[in-house]
Amino acid sequence: MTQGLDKWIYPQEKNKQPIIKNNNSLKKINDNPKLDNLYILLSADYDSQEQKVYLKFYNIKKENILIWYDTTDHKPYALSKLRPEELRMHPDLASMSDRIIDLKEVKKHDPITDTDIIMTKIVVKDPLAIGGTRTSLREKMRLWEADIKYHANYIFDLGFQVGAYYIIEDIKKVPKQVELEIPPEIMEKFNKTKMDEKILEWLKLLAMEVPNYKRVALDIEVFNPPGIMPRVEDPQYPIFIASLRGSDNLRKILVYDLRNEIKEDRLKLDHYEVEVYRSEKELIERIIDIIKQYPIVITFNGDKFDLPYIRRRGEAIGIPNIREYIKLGRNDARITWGVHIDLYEFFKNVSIKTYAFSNSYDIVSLDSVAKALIGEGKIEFEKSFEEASIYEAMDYAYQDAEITYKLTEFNQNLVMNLITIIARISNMTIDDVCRLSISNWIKNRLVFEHRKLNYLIPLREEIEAKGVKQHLKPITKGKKYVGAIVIQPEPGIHFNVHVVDFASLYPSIIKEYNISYETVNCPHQECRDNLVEGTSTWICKKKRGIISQFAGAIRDVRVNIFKKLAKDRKLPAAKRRFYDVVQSSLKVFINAIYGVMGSEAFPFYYLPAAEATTILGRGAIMKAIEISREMGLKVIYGDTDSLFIKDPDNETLTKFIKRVEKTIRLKLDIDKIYRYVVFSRRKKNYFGILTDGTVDVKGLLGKKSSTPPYIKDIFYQVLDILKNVNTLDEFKEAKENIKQIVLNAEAKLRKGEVSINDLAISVTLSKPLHAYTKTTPQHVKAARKLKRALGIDISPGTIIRIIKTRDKEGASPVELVRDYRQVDVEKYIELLRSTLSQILEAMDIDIKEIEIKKEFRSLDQFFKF
DNA sequence: GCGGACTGCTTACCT
DNA sequence: ACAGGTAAGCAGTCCGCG
Repeated sequence: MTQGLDKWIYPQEKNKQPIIKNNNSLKKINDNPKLDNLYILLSADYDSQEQKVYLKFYNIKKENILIWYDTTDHKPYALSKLRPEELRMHPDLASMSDRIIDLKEVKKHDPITDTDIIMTKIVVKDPLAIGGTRTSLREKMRLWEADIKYHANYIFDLGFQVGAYYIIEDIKKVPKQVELEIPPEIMEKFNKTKMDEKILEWLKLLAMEVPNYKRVALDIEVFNPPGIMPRVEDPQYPIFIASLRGSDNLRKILVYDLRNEIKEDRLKLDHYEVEVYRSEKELIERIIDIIKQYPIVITFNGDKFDLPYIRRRGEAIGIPNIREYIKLGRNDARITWGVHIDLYEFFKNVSIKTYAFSNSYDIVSLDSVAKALIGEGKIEFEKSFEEASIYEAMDYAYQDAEITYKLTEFNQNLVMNLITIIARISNMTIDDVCRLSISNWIKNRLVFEHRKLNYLIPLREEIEAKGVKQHLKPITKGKKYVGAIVIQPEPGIHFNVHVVDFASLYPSIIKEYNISYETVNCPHQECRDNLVEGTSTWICKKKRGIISQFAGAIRDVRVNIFKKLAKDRKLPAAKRRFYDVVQSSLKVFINAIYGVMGSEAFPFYYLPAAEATTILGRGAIMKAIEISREMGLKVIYGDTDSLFIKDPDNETLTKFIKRVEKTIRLKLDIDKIYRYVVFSRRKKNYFGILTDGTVDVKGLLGKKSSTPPYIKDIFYQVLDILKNVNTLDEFKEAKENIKQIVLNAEAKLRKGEVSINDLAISVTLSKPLHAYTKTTPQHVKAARKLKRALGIDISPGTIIRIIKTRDKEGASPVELVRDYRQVDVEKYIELLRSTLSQILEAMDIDIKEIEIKKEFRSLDQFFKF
């Protein structure tokens, strides 16, 4: 019944004896003189000239990349359900017969029907025969597995593992993965769990140290006239500065001194060395010369700007061999001798931004990311390069390379570790990890899992053909299926509130209830009675679902091993920090698995599977509420996976948690305890003071990024007063104080004693300006005005700052408001009041209630006598 | 021609 | 280019108003 269970982690063919004994420290490995041939697999690509895949291995000792070309004569292929003889007669195949190498029958397991089937493998000379051009086979006929990139396919078929260590002694042989021994602390934690032995292989891989990669950060400056941005499509201005910062302490500026300001050929300035060149050609040649000493090149926006610009300029001024170093894709730029990491692409990734860095930077610019993560931003450069001296320009340029490098170095190379660990989890190349999003990472891993089980990867339409009945109407218009439940909060102040929540609810459901595209509405008659309550959806009892396995393994490994080790005081701090990176990487995956399953863009999307997950989630929280009521606990709010319980008896609460865990197979934790929490009638909208005194604000207007700084400031002043309040008398006093603050603030607004900047409402422009066709929101109007006034392009993602004005439009970009008399003061007073009312309303209700209760009490007493 | 009731669009948040 | 649920503010529309 458990065929395939937990098989998603398999060791590859390996030597029986471990090469490296009892450690996971690179230092020890490095000290071993025999291990000059130790490499870590980082990347792969296809060479269309050689018609072969090559892998990029980073040598630990020599700190360079070895490019290993396939020696197994592996060829691109796709699968067809037609017989070889049928295919031979097929006109579309006949027309490219010279590119077809072989048609052979292979056995595959079809997960949708749960049967073994015979398919024909169409083996071809080059990947373009399968897909990628208008005339490729996949455009003409129904093919399976025809849209997996060939280099990925190669990695899966040969069982390579990105981020693993290999020994290469003979380049003509297939590299062998190094067998590592498991670190004792991992073994100790593993023994306390019931996880399958096979997971150990994967634990070793994840726990293995990541090298401190030799790398260089690169940034270029172009001598463009003021107000004109250099463009890659039309690179008419010369590159005149390149700044470089290497992990080997290289701190260098290369400058093309186009105005002859520097007399020397070399200079040593405070923070960096300068090499001076008399032509752009020499400069570009020198850039390549230096960066090719480094296996990894780091940029910020190098995909779209620095590298393509270097290449285009290089071609234009006669460095023809520049093409051998920089390869341009449609949206990326790669370096042939190593790996190019564009940090802009990496930090832009929503999962990285939200889960790995908890939204600490709000916009993806070098300045904003650096300020948030390493506490230093860029120093503004007000002048144009024409106005500035070459020395000023160099100083400015150098900080970019320096900051870019530091972003890879802070917290013990956190970012490099993160990238490597994500590559290990997804088994995707470093290049792809940095450029693709979470759904691609998960897809890649799942394709790998299919390949290992010899499962056929189904077509979208085959999954859809199983049936896509929606059982519950979504609450929100335009959504595909129903989501979570939010409990109506009880307005007022509540003291001693304990919040319990289901530990990663959706992933746990996916794991525990065997949810996957093939197990939900599976083909077996005998599973049809295993219904999801309240629906006609059934779940397989016979086989473990492939997505369920993946979610389960990630969750178990994170919770049982790496989360615990990250907090284990017995371990050295450096190790703890590394394990913390591992657990955060796993978190990125675990948080997204449910989401991608419900996304049409995901190749394994299946609506009933996503719907079953949320319906089971609704069932879990409703059941928990029912049990809490039976046990006399008072639930005052809840959202998706959490319950807020007012002033519970500790013993009852513990019993409650145990009973829930017994009744439904999901774990409940105490998440946090509020000294008091304040609700209004609004859902997802409250604040509370935690036991350690910190203020926890959720959803309130004052927290929103769009709220003007002036109003935000007052909002937090009010919260600060409330933080120290405990009794009714204190509340009354606080209320007086708050009233004063509000009156003061309003007076200031009326008298014009507030800076216009502090009144700006910041709104993100999320689409191109021309895409707003249905309505024209104020920030769009403002952006269009700005575009006209300044003649600049405003791209999606730009934050528009508007001021509410008295004129007909009602709002204007802050840049165009010169006089306070334009400001619509009444609007701001309204905004201030609505922001504060979210706090005060709820408190007011409660204060009144408390007063009434008091009267009752005295009346009661009155009647007694 | 104007304002209130209503719906829809857009953004930012929560889980 | 991971999901749905919720709140807020405004744009746009309809309707009544002698």
